[in-house]
Amino acid sequence: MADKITPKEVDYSQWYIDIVLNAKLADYSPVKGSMVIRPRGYAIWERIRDEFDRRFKETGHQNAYFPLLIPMSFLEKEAEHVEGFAPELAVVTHGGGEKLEEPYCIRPTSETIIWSKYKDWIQSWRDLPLLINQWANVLRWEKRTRLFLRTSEFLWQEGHTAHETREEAEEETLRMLEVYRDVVERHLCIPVVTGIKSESEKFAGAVQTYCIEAMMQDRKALQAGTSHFLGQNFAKAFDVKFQTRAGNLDYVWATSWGVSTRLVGAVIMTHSDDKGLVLPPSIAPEEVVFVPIYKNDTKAAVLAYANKISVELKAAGVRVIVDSDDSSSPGWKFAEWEMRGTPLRIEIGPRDMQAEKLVLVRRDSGEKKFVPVAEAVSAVKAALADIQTSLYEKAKAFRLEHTQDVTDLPGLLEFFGAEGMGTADAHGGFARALWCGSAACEADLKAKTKATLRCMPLGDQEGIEGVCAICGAPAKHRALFARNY
RNA sequence: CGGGACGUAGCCUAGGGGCUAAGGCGUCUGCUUUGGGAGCAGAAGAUCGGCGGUUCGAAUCCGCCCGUCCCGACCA
Repeated sequence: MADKITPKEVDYSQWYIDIVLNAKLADYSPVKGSMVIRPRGYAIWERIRDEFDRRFKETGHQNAYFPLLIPMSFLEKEAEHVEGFAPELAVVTHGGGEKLEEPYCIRPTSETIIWSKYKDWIQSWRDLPLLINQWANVLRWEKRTRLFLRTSEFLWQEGHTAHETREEAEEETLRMLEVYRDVVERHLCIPVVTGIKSESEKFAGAVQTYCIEAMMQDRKALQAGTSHFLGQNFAKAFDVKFQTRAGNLDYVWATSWGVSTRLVGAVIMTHSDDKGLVLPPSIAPEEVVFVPIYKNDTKAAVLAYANKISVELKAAGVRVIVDSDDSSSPGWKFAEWEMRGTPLRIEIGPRDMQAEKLVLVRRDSGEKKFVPVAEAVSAVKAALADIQTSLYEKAKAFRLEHTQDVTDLPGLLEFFGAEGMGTADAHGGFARALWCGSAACEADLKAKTKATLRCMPLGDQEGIEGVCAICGAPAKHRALFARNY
């Protein structure tokens, strides 16, 4: 019974699946590639969502909702866009028992339906900027799926903005990238690298794609969010012109940006251990669980005592639950709440009542601490704050430990364990290397090592002197290479 | 979409042509317990993934299909 979770070292994929299922975050659905998000998984998503939503509104965006079904012809208006998404589309051909004149596709993303309306809504520079976000589900027919990380249907947010000038749109792209970085690092405690995607990795239809990339505990990279500068591509495709301040007609400049329920997978993979889920307090459904310990004759007193302290904590703004379920033993509950990822456990029994103390046990470190009841609120708050920062620090240290400068192809092959490719996970992590800018080099490295160019990190492009680590031609960029999800 | 593994109760596993499909965990009832996954007694729970075939007889053999996982291919 004790080994519900396959150890990480034995089988990382299975470990991840075991956590998702045992912590009751999600379940498989009858339809291949789609998943059921269970209440506990959804609660985490709600907390992530609410924080982003608050930030979007702070930066001037409004929520709206565009429909699920999109006429096929819309997708076809932007050549690169349709080419990028065509293989993943689900298409509705029948409705009301009859074949439709024009098939609809289920949105893989909403640029096209949104821009078809922006054409009507934007006439003048006075209508700009137009800053809209939507929370929605999207569908992309995926061949190989993984709970949270890649499912055919997933939940996300997509921001779609229109601006007067190129500069304004570029600023918006970076502003939202920064919102992503800040929320993911501070609330999900996942350190990320911000960077620019290469031509072959960028969004179909974008001029430039910015991203936040994170390192999971198996040292693979996970793209955790993207922000695109769309230039005038969609404005031209949908003929969205506006009258400028100078009185001319010009196409508007656009951005789009999104994060998804994939972030839930990122949280799991970044922090959890062989006992189960580990959650940052800020997104945990409950920050503290009380496990009362009693016998029949002490039950009433212990429960009353635990309830009293839990009320104080709640009043101080801490999310608390008291596990007063009679049918399982304290030992069971300890293991169960550890599996579920609750950041802090408080054990209260007759002996603690007697001593006027509480036992605080941290989920992240397992550290046990006795604190006077009078200091309960401050001690709990301090512990939660410390968990929040140390999860981030620990993940950051891990990433640094597995990030290495590599200067040439033999070095890359060695770092990514090209010899043992296909069996063991013999990949090193993030390789920081110079790159000439050619897609051929990306393809070459991918063929040899399965590693791809994750991004060209922002703020790391100065003083590029030397040659491409793959082909030896003069380098133009500094890039991070890694195997990825 | 190719290669591999698997599919028997909520979960894990046994049974590989022949009586009523077996066990552990969990669940329910009662009692008793509770400081790291307690104990006793009783009970419920299975169209053996689906369809078709071979056979007097199929969980078991054969074919097709579906699903899950792994490895590839593919993939903002």
